[in-house]
Amino acid sequence: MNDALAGNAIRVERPTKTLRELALDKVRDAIVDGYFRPGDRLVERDLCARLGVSRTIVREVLRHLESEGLVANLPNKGPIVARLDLNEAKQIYEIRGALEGMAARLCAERNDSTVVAALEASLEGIRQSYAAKDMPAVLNHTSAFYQTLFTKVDRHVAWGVVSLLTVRINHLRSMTIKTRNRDVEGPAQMERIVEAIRKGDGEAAYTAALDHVARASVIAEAVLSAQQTGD
Amino acid sequence: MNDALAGNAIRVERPTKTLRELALDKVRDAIVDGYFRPGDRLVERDLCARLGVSRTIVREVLRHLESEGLVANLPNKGPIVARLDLNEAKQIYEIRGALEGMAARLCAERNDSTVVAALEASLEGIRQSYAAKDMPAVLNHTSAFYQTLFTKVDRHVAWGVVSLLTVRINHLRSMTIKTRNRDVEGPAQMERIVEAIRKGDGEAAYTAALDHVARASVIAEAVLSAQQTGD
DNA sequence: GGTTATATACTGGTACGCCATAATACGGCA
DNA sequence: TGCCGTATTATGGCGTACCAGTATATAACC
Repeated sequence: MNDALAGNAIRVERPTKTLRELALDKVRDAIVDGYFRPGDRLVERDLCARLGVSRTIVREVLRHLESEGLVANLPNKGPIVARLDLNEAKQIYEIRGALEGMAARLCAERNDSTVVAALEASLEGIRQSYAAKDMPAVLNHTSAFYQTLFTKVDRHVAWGVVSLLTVRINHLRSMTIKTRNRDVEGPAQMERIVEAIRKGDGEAAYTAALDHVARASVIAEAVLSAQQTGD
Repeated sequence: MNDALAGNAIRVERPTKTLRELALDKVRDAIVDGYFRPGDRLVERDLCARLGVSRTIVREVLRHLESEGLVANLPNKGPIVARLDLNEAKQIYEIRGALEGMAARLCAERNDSTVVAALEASLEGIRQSYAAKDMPAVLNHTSAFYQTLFTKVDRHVAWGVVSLLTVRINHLRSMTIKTRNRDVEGPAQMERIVEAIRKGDGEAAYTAALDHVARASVIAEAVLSAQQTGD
């Protein structure tokens, strides 16, 4: 979220991405996508070899991920992929509910037709992705939906918070959307949000957003406890 | 907050605190306490000398603070202390309102007398600190008040989010509490929160918490715009 | 005077080395 | 045989030196 400061004119396409940022994204994706499992040790020198960068970079990346909550540091042991416990996951869903509800209410009160259009577009993308069973695309469109909710009313900070928290429950998200009937239930709940925004009913939009997240939380809880008894 | 920057006498105890964590706290405090002003450049090798640590540590600390939002990185220029604009500050207050309102409601619904007792204790501390004109103590007790609100209902994640955001507006906080009549108004609003929690009235607690933050936001806005026209 | 060369200062990035600690393997001694 | 102290290894914590690229200030040159 630190782009959009460029202001460049005809500058040749030099990606100002530093090596560190590239490495950061790589490792984060590796964790989020499940390539590294929770509890896995992240050995510095090992990561250096795998990423092809120096230890300095790796250390900085690990520190960054640590402050994002994706990596935990055990004293005298070193960094591991953070474990997610049920309680923490529920808290994250709760916070998302509060913030997404807030954003939905603001959207409804703004009464801007482009908001509704953008949300509908994302929703349509979700439905199509469900139909095509393209689950990564479902997640992306869902994120886009919520991003619209926040950024259309200029709540970039809140969106940042939500994004930060969301990566920590990413693997839960990818499981909740696969549960039975979620392909119908999920979009229907989101449609309720859009409908309330279209009508300018802030309270209804708030409640609908809250409901949607609450439902996701319940599913996640079931998934997580099933997972824990499973292994 | 002890000795370290100039003195070397830390031989006896160092339980698990790494040098990096010490440096991190030092630099963060330096920013939060206004020793480094917004826009100040944070020259790596300069910080090395001041802190007495290597560039490795300084780089990791800067990266950490960057992800906390306290430090911004200009491409090819280097890190500076992040500037806080009015819009961002208002968003932070808004988020705090949503989360603190949520926590207050949960406290009210829990109906636990120890919560009320702890909140009253912090509130009394605030009043006494105001009477003694000890502004840092006011801030500390205020933080303790909110920490109680969150942790007594086991919302540690939300408290983490609020803490993270709060450091970014710390200098605003220290100015808002000094405004006229805030020594009476602030505690009175907080008392309303406590009162609602005591009665178990979740909705009232939510509203009271929201009002308190909203009022702080308005004051902060006035302070900030006055500051900007001032210089 | 204006343009250009140059010095300076800084970050981004890398390599390498040292030390401290924890775990593990090993070898000697009762 | 079994226990205990030590050597080894793995790894993180930390420091230093170095190179490259860039931006800014400064001096030199036409």
